Amino acid sequence: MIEPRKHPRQDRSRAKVHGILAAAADLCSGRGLEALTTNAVAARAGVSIGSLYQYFPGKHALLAALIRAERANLLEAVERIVSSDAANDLTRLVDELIEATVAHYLARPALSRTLNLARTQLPPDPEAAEFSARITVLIAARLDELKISRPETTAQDILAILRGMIDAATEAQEADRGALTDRTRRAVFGYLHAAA
Amino acid sequence: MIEPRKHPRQDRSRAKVHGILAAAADLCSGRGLEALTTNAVAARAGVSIGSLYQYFPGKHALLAALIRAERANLLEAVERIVSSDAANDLTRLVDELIEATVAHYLARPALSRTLNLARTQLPPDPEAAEFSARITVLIAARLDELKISRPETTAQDILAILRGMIDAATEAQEADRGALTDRTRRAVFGYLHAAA
DNA sequence: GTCTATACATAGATAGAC
DNA sequence: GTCTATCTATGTATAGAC
Repeated sequence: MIEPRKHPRQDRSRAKVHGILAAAADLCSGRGLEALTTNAVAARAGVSIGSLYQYFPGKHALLAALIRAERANLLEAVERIVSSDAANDLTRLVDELIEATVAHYLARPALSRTLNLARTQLPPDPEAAEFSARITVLIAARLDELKISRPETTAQDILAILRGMIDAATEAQEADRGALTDRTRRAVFGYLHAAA
Repeated sequence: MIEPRKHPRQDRSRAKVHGILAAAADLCSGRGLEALTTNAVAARAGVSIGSLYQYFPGKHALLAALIRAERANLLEAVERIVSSDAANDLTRLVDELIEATVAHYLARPALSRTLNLARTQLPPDPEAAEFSARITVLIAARLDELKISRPETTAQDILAILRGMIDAATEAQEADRGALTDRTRRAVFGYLHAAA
């Protein structure tokens, strides 16, 4: 009898795309944007260059996909936080956001940095921008409920402060994650409590 | 009689180097790192590719020079501030630092961002690192005199917060410089006044 | 769908005339 | 010192066999 496989084509396809993106991420993370060549990605992913072009129309598409994945990742974390009951208390909300953001950027610091900066050199990607906007809006909505004034701007500033401090820590090869978290807390809460 | 020129060779040389760097800065600023090719720089500077290689051994040397110039620039501004009598008062000191930093990064936002990216992808440049360290040390020394605890870390954090917020503003194409300065003041002073 | 082979373009770098 | 011409390497992308 005929073997009843589950979506063999889609699964193989997905796995391949995933492998290609993983290879691209590794290369970016390791030696930066210059290492991200279509040949290198294909080789590392163990697929031929021809196959790669079947899934991604070029190097830029690869980068765009990485950026979208990164944004989607952070968005998911933020969604979890604002949906939890931690969101009802300003201190807890912000603490969780800090924790998640630090964890996010420190998971693959070199990759995050490269993608962040690459974003500015690429043609703007509406989908990635949409993710960013949603992150801000989700946070802003909660801040608004908590009677924080100018919630949208405040949300953006919190994220900007976090990214700046984490980036600097990464660049300085700072190892102590706890210390970093403490200082980011001080900065963000200081900002929130300062007279507007 | 013989025309008594002042260092004709050096002057011409300096002018040429300057022209090359200006061209490189323009290209970086305009279309990012990918536009920074030796051929393009030479063409825009109006010199031949051979001449360019006489002054810079390659593309990386060009980038390194740009980065050093950028750092030296900020260092100079900070030196002026910490040497002035503004440095005797915390509020004035920090205000001037914020003003200078915002002006610095907003002078050529795209260039600053691109160089920032390049710095992480290039082999570390000791001279550029030295400039960065001196900026921090200068500020830290003043903070120490003003009885701020952990002056070195504090100086680094202030700079990190500023860069993060200015970067975000640039990315969001925020036009209102006054509003940005206000928010950075709030963030930095909030951080300084928050319990450590 | 996947691979191999290859065309095409461009970048980095150098040689050698002037 | 400066330029022109050019070599070499490499990256992007495609064509065509399987």
